[in-house]
Amino acid sequence: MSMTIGFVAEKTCCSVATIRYYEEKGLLGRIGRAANGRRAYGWPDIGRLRLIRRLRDLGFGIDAVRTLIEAMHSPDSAACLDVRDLALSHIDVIRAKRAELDALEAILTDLAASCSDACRNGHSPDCTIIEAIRA
Amino acid sequence: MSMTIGFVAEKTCCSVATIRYYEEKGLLGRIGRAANGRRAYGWPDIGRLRLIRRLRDLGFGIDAVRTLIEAMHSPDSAACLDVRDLALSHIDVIRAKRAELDALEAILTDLAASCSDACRNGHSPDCTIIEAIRA
DNA sequence: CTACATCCTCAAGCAACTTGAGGAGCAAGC
DNA sequence: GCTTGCTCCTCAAGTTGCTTGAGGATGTAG
Repeated sequence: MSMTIGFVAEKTCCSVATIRYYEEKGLLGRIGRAANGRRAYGWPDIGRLRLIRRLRDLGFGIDAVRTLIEAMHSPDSAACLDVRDLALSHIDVIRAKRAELDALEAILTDLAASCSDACRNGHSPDCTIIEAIRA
Repeated sequence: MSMTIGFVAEKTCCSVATIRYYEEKGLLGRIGRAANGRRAYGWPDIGRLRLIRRLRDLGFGIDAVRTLIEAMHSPDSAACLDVRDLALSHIDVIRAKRAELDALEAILTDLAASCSDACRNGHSPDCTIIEAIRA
């Protein structure tokens, strides 16, 4: 009936060590043990791990994941809105990061291009890219 | 003539601790000491720190920054092209990250919207966002 | 019965810093 | 001259989200 950590790792695309880590961090609740002392998982644990993995991939931190899971299990109807708010504020974070990346890409593209021009004919070591960055 | 670490921190937008950290990591070369044992910086150090900060902001890791700075000081004309290549490959990293963020934003936006709809009228705790993520 | 895989726990390592403890120096106000 | 308070010093540990390794027990297959 119960599954080993290795099997669960395979099913959830989490490493064995990561699963133990999540347990230690309190994201999994209590995990039962078989008679031989090994962790024994059930299907709900796999679902929960997949959810955790999904949330992590979406960029939520461990604490945020815990909050979300707790809200999910809360009978409180306000919890759902808390979840939405967390998601919304997370979108802001993502947008800010993306804006940064856009700017960085533009800068690097320019720099690489001008560097390429300047360096082709042996100009060095006052590489344009360094000069431009230095400014 | 020489400047204190606090002054340099102010001029470079690096924290005092970060400047000491960069020194420890070998990004700054040898920093002189005043008679009282305190670090003594000159203007070239400030320029170098600004360059380091710029490169870090662009997403280069400490090791990459060291490589770039070394290439910059190298009399070798090939070094400039190495710098360009480092920049170019870094652009790829940035593009990949941005693509991820685009996808994440789209997902989260959808989720938050549908969650908002479902939760407005007290539906809970099977919040749509959770259900959608779980899938 | 002997490998070999898997599991266990604890501990340390990674990036790139930040934070804190504990102590000394220096400049200014009284 | 003395106290207050800021800056500086070093060394050590904490942060996040894991991964990697040591050292040892157990399970499975040939």
